[in-house]
Amino acid sequence: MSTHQLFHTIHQLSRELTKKVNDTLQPFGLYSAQWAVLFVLKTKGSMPQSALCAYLAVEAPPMTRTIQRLLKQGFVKQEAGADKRVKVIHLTEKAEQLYPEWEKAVLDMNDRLLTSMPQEQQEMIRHLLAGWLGQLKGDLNE
Amino acid sequence: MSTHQLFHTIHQLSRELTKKVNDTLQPFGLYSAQWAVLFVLKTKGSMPQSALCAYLAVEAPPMTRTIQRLLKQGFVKQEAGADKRVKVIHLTEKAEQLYPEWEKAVLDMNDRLLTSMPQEQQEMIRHLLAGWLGQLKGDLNE
DNA sequence: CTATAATAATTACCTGAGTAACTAATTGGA
DNA sequence: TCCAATTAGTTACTCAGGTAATTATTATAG
Repeated sequence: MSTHQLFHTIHQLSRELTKKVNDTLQPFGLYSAQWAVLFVLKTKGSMPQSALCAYLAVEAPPMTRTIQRLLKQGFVKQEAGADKRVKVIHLTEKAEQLYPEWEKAVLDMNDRLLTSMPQEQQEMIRHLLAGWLGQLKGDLNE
Repeated sequence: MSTHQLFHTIHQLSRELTKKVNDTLQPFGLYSAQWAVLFVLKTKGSMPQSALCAYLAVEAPPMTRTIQRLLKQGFVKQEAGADKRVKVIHLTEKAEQLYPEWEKAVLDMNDRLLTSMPQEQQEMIRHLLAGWLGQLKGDLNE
């Protein structure tokens, strides 16, 4: 019966966390969606836009917009692939230089938001939610 | 280190669940934000717009928009309070009549999304997330 | 080899939520 | 009492994400 409440809690938590990330990145002129892209490019390396979409589980149109903003800020550059449809996205030198600052801010924030939660509980939540999400997405093919 | 992943999972889960709710309510011409308002009005009774905001943890402007759409659809009516600033929101007869259908669709969906998760795990998640959320929101006053 | 199908990205338009600035009404303090 | 501060709601604008339709390119079936 209180399933409503569970959904509401997740939704609210998601909004709250996004707000915290935005607050944290505001001094750098970045928003959460942009940070997500920068983070993936840094940790996984350059990749086509479609791969970024797949990785972040976001549709193509929002990704186009996020990347265009990153282009305008000079944090990212596009390179045509062998396949002329593909645009491979790279971090720029500028982004590489600033990245450590951004990362530090985000990691500090993460710590602040999780200090009072035991490591083991974090692990538990991650495990439960990831499992549920996996099941939800598989649900589509039934 | 994989705190990034935890945040990402929550965000993704939230989007996935919203999508499911929207799919479920689409036949009735309703969206998730509207449903949330209708649900609160049905279960808690009529209340001022500000109370709806507080209850759903949403800022005033999005609430104004959601209510204006519900007004246009004839699912809700406004009544001036003794305090002339206040608009008390009520369900209409039309909404009362249709509500059971909406509720059934949503409850069936909830069941579908949670069948494979033991009751006890649901309880665990709800407890952990609600606790975390509470801490996050208290964080503001420090 | 050509016509059709699939894919990458974009454009246009929608819902959802947030902040800033504003209006109107109410409350409280000097 | 009256002016300042607070509160409820709205308007304007922004970010994040989604679907539908379109373009350009590549892959594939006949």
